[in-house]
Amino acid sequence: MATLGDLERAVMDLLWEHQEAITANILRDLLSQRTTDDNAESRPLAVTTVLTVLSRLEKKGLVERERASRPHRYRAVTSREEHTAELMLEVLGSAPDREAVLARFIGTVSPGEAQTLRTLLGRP
Amino acid sequence: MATLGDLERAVMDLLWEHQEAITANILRDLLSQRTTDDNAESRPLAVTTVLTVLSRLEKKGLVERERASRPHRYRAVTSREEHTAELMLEVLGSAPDREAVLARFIGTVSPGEAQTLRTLLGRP
DNA sequence: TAGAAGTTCTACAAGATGTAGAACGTGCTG
DNA sequence: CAGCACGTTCTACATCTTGTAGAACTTCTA
Repeated sequence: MATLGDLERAVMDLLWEHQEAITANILRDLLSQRTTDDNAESRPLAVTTVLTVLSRLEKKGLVERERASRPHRYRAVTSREEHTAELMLEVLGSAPDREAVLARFIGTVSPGEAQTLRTLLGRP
Repeated sequence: MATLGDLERAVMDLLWEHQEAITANILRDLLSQRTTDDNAESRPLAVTTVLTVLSRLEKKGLVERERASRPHRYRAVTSREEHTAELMLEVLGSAPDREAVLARFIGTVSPGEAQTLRTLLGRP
């Protein structure tokens, strides 16, 4: 349930960029724009496609919509950082080797990030 | 490509438990056993099923097999910790908000783990 | 009241995964 | 040497997820 498809991910990225809730139409425009930047040709998505994806994301609990306003407006339920952090925890899981995993993980972050982590962890 | 299905995951768990390479038949027995523990009824898996899953895991680079020995023997390519740590990195990704994600993430680990992390990070 | 704009339903293709029989290879044994 | 037993690979199919969008329904508003 955790993994998102490419389009779902693209939609979430846009929602995360916008603090304000936005409509499916705006999303479609932004998506088309984005795709045009990268690829050469690609007909813009249908709005229904975007709506379907939004419904699925809503079912997954990642998106919520304002049903009050007529063109419904959608927003991400959690921030990108929150979501990513949750995913990382999910991956880390409740295995008995959590500390071993953390050890490996820590070995890979950049020096700058290591410094950030030290600061965050504070001194014992 | 990162996510594994339930059966794939179960197979990997068993391979991770065994440092020695093991055969598909042994895996099938272990899987049947495990399933019987939890669920009430469930006919054991066919060996071909296990072989299919092993082939797929091999294609994904998670498993390698000794083709020399006649009943091929399979082993995990990386340890569970390694694999999990890699997954976590993949999730963390190369976003610009890596540090923000790490901040959230750190806030959720247990005190004991936090201590472990401090030790691992050393003092600046 | 009819059309425009929006939402929900329904549908299908492609890929991943679980599941396993069919077919093929190969060494041992009568 | 022929055929079986055991093992591997091929082929197949059902289900679920995701991308994609038309069809159908709803609801203002001119």
